[in-house]
Amino acid sequence: MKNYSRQREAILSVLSNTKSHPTADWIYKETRKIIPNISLGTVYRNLAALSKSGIILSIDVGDGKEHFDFDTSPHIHLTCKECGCIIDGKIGDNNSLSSIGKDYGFNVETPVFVVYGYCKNCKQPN
Amino acid sequence: MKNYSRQREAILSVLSNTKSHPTADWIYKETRKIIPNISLGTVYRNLAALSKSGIILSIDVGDGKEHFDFDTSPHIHLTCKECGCIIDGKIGDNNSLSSIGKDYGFNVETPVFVVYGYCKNCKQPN
DNA sequence: AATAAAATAGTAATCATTACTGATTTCGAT
DNA sequence: ATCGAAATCAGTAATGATTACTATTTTATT
Repeated sequence: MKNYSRQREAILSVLSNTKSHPTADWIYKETRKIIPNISLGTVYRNLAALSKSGIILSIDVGDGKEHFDFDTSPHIHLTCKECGCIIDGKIGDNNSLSSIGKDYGFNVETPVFVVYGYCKNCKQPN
Repeated sequence: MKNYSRQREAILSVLSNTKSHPTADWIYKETRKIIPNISLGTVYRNLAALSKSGIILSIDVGDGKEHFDFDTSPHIHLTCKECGCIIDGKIGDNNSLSSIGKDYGFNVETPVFVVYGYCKNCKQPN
């Protein structure tokens, strides 16, 4: 991520202009409307670099594809196992685990509860 | 899942005898120690059927592979982005979102917070 | 403008998972 | 016990997301 490229700028603008949580392929197709001959590999490489730099978020919703989010502020992704939709939820200090989803009419499947982070043996982020 | 098969029984016994959260391929290799010519497709098909029936859990920890868990009781998976380890955490009613991981020395990466379930437009499980 | 590093387009390769096919096994009804 | 339909299997081919590779172009610096 040392040099500027209009490809990266186009990818970022596509991602920043959607409220959805798109896959690399969706971003690729949208970005081709701006740069018609952009390569899929370029999209993947830039998304990985942007995500590693903390500019965007790579999120995993359990459909076997990587999704991306321009919103890096702390929030919850309530992901529906039926329709695949992803609802953005707020994190409040007084939210208990059992009450997550209440505000969104979302029926949380309790056993599957995934938190990402760093274990005590591994380095903290930056 | 209508008829008995010793292949399914072997797969279940392999999964029930580990505290880890293995992938289909790991389960395949282990089950071959019991049934040497079992097919990888059989392992995938049975894991999918068992998971659909609620006998085992399919879990997604963000490494692009499907993992499985014999423990279907409600619990949290604290997944480390550095080493990939998965720590089983307890769900307590008074656990707040911000305090998750405290008991495990686990540094939760707040933005990425995934909850699985069913949105209000989709059918509830069973 | 010259140069080295970085990034790209296009394509090939990889890896997890799924689909397909013809043979085998299960299980309820005879 | 055995017959037959349905279920399951082994083995292999196909799929789809992602990554790797290579030769070319672009960027930033002198």
